[in-house]
Amino acid sequence: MEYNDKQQQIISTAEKLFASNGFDGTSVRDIATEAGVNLAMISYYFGSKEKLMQAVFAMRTEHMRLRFQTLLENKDLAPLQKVYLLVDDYIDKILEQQEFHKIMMREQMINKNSAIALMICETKKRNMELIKKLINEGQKAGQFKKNIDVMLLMTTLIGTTSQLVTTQHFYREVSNHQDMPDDEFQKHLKKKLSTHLKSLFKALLTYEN
Amino acid sequence: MEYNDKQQQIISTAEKLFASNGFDGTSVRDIATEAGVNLAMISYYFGSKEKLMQAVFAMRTEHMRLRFQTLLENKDLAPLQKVYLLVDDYIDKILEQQEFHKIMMREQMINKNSAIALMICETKKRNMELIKKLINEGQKAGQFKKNIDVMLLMTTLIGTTSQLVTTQHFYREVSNHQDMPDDEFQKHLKKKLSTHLKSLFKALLTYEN
DNA sequence: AAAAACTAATTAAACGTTTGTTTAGTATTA
DNA sequence: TAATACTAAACAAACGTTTAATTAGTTTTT
Repeated sequence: MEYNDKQQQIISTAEKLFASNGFDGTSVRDIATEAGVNLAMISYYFGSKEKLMQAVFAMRTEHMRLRFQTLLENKDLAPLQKVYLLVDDYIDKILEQQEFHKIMMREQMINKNSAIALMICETKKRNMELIKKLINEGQKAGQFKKNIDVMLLMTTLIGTTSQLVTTQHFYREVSNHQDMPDDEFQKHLKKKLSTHLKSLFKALLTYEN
Repeated sequence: MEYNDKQQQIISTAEKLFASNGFDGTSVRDIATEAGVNLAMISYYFGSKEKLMQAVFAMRTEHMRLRFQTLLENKDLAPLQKVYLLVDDYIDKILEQQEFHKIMMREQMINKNSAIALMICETKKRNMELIKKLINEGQKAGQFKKNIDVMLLMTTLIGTTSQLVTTQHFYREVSNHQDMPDDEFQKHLKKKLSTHLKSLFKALLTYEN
């Protein structure tokens, strides 16, 4: 689907407002005002508020697939290095689209059986299969230990990242980074999270205990 | 604050509906119908929908404080064992009140500066100070390594638990536990999570790398 | 002990807003 | 001139809250 400037403007405004106020907490009038368009344009272009939400999802998920897959094809890297690449790739993806990620997390909590929830579920399954393959490689190479619960590993990856993203204002306060410009803080966040998750993965994948 | 039977009924119905549909996604009429009380009783008893939400929070947070503190006073346990106790205590607490936890997570995302968000923030800070003390003990005893980022440690604890709780239906499906009765599944979840987080904490606190 | 006065609990109905969506008409563009 | 873009106004439904009236239970007065 291709959108003109005005439609793009509506979509990104909707994304921002849905992220900070929730779907039900955002009125179509809020979106129209903030986007600087007439109220009726939203129904005109998207049909309904619900379909506008779906447009937000469509935009964000369109180029999301197949991002990990190239990792597996690179045979030159050690299994652990591949896992590190995957972790950084995931962190990048989430930090790049924080607003959308918030929406996704909330939708996952609320609508257990909506079309959107099913889509999230499918993406997760696909990603899990990829990670499983990657870990199997490492196990066959004798570099990873046996009995690794991939599901819990993913849960920690997703959970830690989500938690840090949604409570970054808290992190900013506690670590006295309130005066830091936001782009610099984002870099700091990424670096910290990357280091943390990598040492965590290394421990869970390689150490016997 | 003490509540009569009817008020309790309203509060727990509200908790359930807020958890599954969100605050804005739940109407006062929904709550009244589900709780089997007249619509006006909610305003009569609680003043407003917002104050009803606060009542839910008040109920759940009243006896939440000082739960960890006894852990620190027990001098007979090794530092790592104390951390293990803390992890299990946290898991128990979250799994006991999953519905409320969902509400809290969502509120944290949305209302960055509400009274509720501030309360959550304070609780977190207090808990972090306790964990810091606990870790310092272990470091002085030479059993924990230096340079431990307590904030990220907490983020992983909270994040992993939250993520597993909110996507437990997914976990159920992937691990083929759909036919398992719910109380048994909850026990299974608790056990899995406990093992996972403990080995994770052990790695992050003790191994040098 | 009976009657009256008072308090709290409960109800159906209505209040004024806000909601998402539609309509009917006007401007713009190709 | 035909199609598309756009607008102000109106729509009915749903919303949180309030009202006025009724019931039930307790206290006070006679």
